Amino acid sequence: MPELPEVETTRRGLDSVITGQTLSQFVVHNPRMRWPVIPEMGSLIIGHKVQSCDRRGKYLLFKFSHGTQLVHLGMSGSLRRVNPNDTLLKHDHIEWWFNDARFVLHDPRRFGCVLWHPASKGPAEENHPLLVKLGIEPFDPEFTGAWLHKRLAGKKQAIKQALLGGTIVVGVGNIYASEALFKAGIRPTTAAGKISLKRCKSLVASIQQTLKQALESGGSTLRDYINATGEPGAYFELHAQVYDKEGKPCKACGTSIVRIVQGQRATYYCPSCQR
DNA sequence: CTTTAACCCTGGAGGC
DNA sequence: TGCCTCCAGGGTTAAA
Repeated sequence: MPELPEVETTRRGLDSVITGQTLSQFVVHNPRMRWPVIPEMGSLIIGHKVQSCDRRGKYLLFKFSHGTQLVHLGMSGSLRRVNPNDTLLKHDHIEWWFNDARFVLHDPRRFGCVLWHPASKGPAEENHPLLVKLGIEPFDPEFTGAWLHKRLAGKKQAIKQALLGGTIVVGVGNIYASEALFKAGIRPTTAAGKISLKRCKSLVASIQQTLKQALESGGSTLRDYINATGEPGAYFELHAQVYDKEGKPCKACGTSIVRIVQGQRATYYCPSCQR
């Protein structure tokens, strides 16, 4: 999947095309996602106008006057624009049709989801169970070193896992967690609560820089990502300093990059630069 | 409360 | 060629 830059790139592509447009068709080829796509999803939204395409964490939010459609791309999902007469590929599960635009959700592993949150239950961001526990947005002005330092106080969990958890800050996925910690010179195994205010400031800056850089290059791509206009994104791999670089020399000091496993996920770091 | 581990699913890569 | 194991960008859920 898509980490946050890919999701945001997708959101922008969609927002520019479908905001203000009325959905004409909604086709489900395979409802079996992380949670089943409800059979009445189409009748709920066909004929309704998209008011905006927003994002909360890695959830895309298609807002209608009477509710919000939540879309998550999981680990292998992409949402791309195709031509009306294009043939679908294997794993193209869901289609959104507008006047002159057609979008397809492609997700081989089906860890993604498409859910409905009625407006009667209040704003999805505040009231949907999957969104309420999410941490701060990484570009929220309130996300500062001091804020992070306070939130990490007393935590014994490794900083890498705290970042990945999504309840402190959202949008830092497995690749960017390793990259941001390298940039900040912090060892991924460090207990979160033991990181000084000064280093928290550095870490916030590193997270924002890492995400911004990826966003500017159109979202990173490893295997499955295609952005909303159908253009493949630039390869973040080319810019990665440590991710997937086990045994390769650190670009800063030449020491071999190390791979460890934390919470069943791979972490990469430079044992010399990150302490 | 915090933290860990299992699990959802397909497919690609590499060993034999 | 096949079969087997491991690995993958996420995140929810149950259990410790």
